[in-house]
Amino acid sequence: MNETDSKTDLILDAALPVFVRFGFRKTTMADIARAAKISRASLYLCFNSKEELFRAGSKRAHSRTMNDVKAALDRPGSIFDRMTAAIRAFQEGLIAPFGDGHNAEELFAASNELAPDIALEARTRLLDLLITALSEAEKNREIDLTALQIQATELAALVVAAMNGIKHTHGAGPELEGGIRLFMALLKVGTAPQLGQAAP
Amino acid sequence: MNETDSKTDLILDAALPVFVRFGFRKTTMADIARAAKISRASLYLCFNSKEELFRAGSKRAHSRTMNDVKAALDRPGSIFDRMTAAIRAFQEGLIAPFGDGHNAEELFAASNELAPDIALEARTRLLDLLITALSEAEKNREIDLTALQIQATELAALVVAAMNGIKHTHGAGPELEGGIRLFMALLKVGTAPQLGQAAP
DNA sequence: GACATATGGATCAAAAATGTCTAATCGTCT
DNA sequence: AGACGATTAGACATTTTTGATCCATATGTC
Repeated sequence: MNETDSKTDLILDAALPVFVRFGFRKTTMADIARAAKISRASLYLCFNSKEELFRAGSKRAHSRTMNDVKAALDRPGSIFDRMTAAIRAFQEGLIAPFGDGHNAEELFAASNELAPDIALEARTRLLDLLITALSEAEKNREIDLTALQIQATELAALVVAAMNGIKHTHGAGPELEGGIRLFMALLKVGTAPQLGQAAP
Repeated sequence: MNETDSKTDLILDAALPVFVRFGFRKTTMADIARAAKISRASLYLCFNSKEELFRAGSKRAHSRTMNDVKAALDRPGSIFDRMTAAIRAFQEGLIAPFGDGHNAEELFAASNELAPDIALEARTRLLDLLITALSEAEKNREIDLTALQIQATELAALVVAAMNGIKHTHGAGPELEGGIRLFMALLKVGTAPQLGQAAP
């Protein structure tokens, strides 16, 4: 797993900035080979097609990002701070690196078209991680969901949906950060444990 | 000349950032048409080919830059300050806008291949402007070339050559600025009028 | 309606990209 | 030196894209 992985990793490391700069369509295998400083023939020794190469790159980017997301949720801090950090990691890992916004659309479309399973699985994983985090926070009495009459699963789905909506309307930038912070503040108030309720 | 010019100008304005982003080769007429928000067919109503379009863009960029260069030399100030400003205008006008350095090479090569006359004429013009400025400075006794035993024409050629050399070795950036300033300081010392020599 | 201009789409040849293959080269090991 | 696997340059057929032209239609102006 060492040799082949390091080989493909080197290629993918070189390919990412090329895809970012030119987008999937305008990027040629010759471009990637040149960036990786190998021959075009060698490229096809590791990847059978441009699609496969892109899928591998997308998969690795998602994988790395989800590791960051999990790490953010595992760090100490309030549930809201951890969720904010996790969401930020998710956004920055899968969107911010994809450049100036020019090719971001095209790359995003390519990712959803050529590797829909990967993007989908990442969203599912994010949801699961949020559900776990929220459930534990509820168990620890850090938050109280009885007032909202919902469960951790539903709340996590709401968080993800809101995140997508905020991203879609505010775009990617400082406004997005503000939108998320506002939403988290709202959430904090809405899930605040009621004083003197359940102290056994 | 107003309608067609404004039309072609609009197209060239839209085309420039596309060329900058993707380089000449990767830029398609469809890209330019999309950026200019017109149809491909309309593009060919104004320009007979991609080359012709690029040539027109290059010509306009050079023209604008040379206007800036001349303005810099016509402003008040010492001959050294004015030459420094002129050279900076020349560099920034024809190189800096051409992006992150990735496509700069490719665009520069395309310019020299598809419109060598334009780039060449700009260099000739720059030389002429420098010769004129240096000649007048010599006439005004701001500089003295007798010590170096050269004429304004030769000195101007040296300045251009040095500028190219500095750019080539230092690259485009803050180092280039420093190189030019150092060279100018050297020039200032070398051409300083000798005290009490020629006061009629 | 007459007129000029812009557009989408069809079309064709030329250029480029993908993916495959082979012979040659390189580096390493014994 | 010779053997071996990995890497490469380059040729190749195939598919896709692009450049460029043409036309029939729309859009708006006089």
